[in-house]
Amino acid sequence: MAEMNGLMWFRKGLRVHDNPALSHAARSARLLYPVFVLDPRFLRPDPSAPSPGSARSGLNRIRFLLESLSDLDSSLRRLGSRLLVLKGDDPADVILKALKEWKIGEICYEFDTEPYALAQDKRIKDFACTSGIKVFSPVSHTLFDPAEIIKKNGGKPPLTYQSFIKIAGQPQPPILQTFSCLPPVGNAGACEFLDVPSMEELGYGDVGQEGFSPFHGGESEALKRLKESLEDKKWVANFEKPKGDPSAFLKPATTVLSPYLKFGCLSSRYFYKCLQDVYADVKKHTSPPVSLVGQLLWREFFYTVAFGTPNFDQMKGNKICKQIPWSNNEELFVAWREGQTGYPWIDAIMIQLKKWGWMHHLARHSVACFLTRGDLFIHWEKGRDVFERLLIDHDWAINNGNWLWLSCSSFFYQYNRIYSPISFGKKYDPNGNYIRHFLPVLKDMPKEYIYEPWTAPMSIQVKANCIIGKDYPKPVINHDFEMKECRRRMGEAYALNRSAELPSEEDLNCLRRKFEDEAMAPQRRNLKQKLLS
DNA sequence: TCCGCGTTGCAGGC
DNA sequence: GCCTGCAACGCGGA
Repeated sequence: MAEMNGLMWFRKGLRVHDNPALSHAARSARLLYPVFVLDPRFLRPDPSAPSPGSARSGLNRIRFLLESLSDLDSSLRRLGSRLLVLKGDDPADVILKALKEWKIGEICYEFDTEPYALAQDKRIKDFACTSGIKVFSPVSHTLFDPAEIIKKNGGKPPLTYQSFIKIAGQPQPPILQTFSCLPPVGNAGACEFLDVPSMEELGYGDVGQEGFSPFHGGESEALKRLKESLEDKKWVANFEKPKGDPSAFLKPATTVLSPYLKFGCLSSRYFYKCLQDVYADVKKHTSPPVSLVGQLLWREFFYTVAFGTPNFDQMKGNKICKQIPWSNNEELFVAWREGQTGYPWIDAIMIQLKKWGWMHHLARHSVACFLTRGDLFIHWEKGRDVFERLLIDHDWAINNGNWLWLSCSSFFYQYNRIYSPISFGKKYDPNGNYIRHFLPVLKDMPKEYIYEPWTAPMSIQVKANCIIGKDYPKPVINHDFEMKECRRRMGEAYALNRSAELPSEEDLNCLRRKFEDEAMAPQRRNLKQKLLS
């Protein structure tokens, strides 16, 4: 019999469908408190941040979260409950207080593999253990339990996609039953129940509508988007990720379900099941790694490796990460971050990131390669931070995994394969429509020059109302030159990683100084100068 | 220890 | 759209 009070703690998993923690809580609680805690770590406005938002999140993701919370609140209200928004300096402290105040007998929350959540959860579990409070914390954010996969693989996470697939097996099915009602909410006691705040209430009153993403949060929006994507069965069956067009922005080449998976507005298990249903209906379909199911499995792959690798989100102390003496160049880094490199393809992508909080996977590849091993030779952690803050679908495991991949620090090691900031985009969008949209300053540049506007004769620049060096920057580096430099440096860095178990800080600094000296050598400097003028 | 293989490079040829 | 040469990596399995 349901005799005790329950607390359903929402963190990710902002949904009612396929939510094992909520189902369990609904069954076992007399009074049920559905809680979300506003975390100042992610939400507090930071005026010193490079763009509006908090230190850790841009406005687009904050807004996406609020929309998701409002939608969840509406769904809970339809079931006779509501979302109780709480606030405090530290979410774990807030939950501990609520557990005591409301005499909670069982707390339910979706298991989260990220280090930040794990540290929080440990405090909750320790308290619950000593106070006789039951904890129900199922794995439901992912298709598989990362810990189980690691166990099956002999205690280590599989480091290739194929070896992951071999070991993974069949995922957990989603819960398909729906609720007719939820247990009633108890009294607040000494806690304060808040409504889902607006952007203004969070302190983002004067930011206007500038650059807001076309994608909106919430479970309803996620399920609508899923339905729309799945309606075109032929498209689902023939989906091949690498063939997608990164320059498509009016109708993106992918589902754009990633932000909904990130916040758990969409259950990956439900998505997987829906895809299987479509596959059952069509004669032929693509397969992992390129298929849509393959994309879900990439997510699982990165979650598993991230969970099983200490210091996954950094180079230092990360055993699967090549130790590479990346250079420090704040000026070039800021040019990349702000979309001011002078390479329109790169800059347009960075502006799309700022404005929309989303860009196509291959577009992310282009700019990540450019920042790290392809052109600027800047640390992947710097780029990771920018993506982490601005992407609406930012996911700790996937973002770090992809930066490790693109910088040839782990998973992928063919550092000769470098994306061209000129020809890669041109291949998909020869007219430069994508660039014209996100960099309107170049909208009248003839297509012959739009990917390399610095080569346009002055008469053309005048006619296009865009003088290079005045209205739009000159290229900050010469790609043909820097690409070769990067290849050579990567070769030397790899050699260092081969000869020692893990190169020491000293080895790395030594090689870094060598790269710096080479770059400063008069001959090279003159050549660079010549190439840029 | 060796070999096959790997979601997504580019330029050039056909 | 498909091939090759470019220069060449490490993981996983045998």
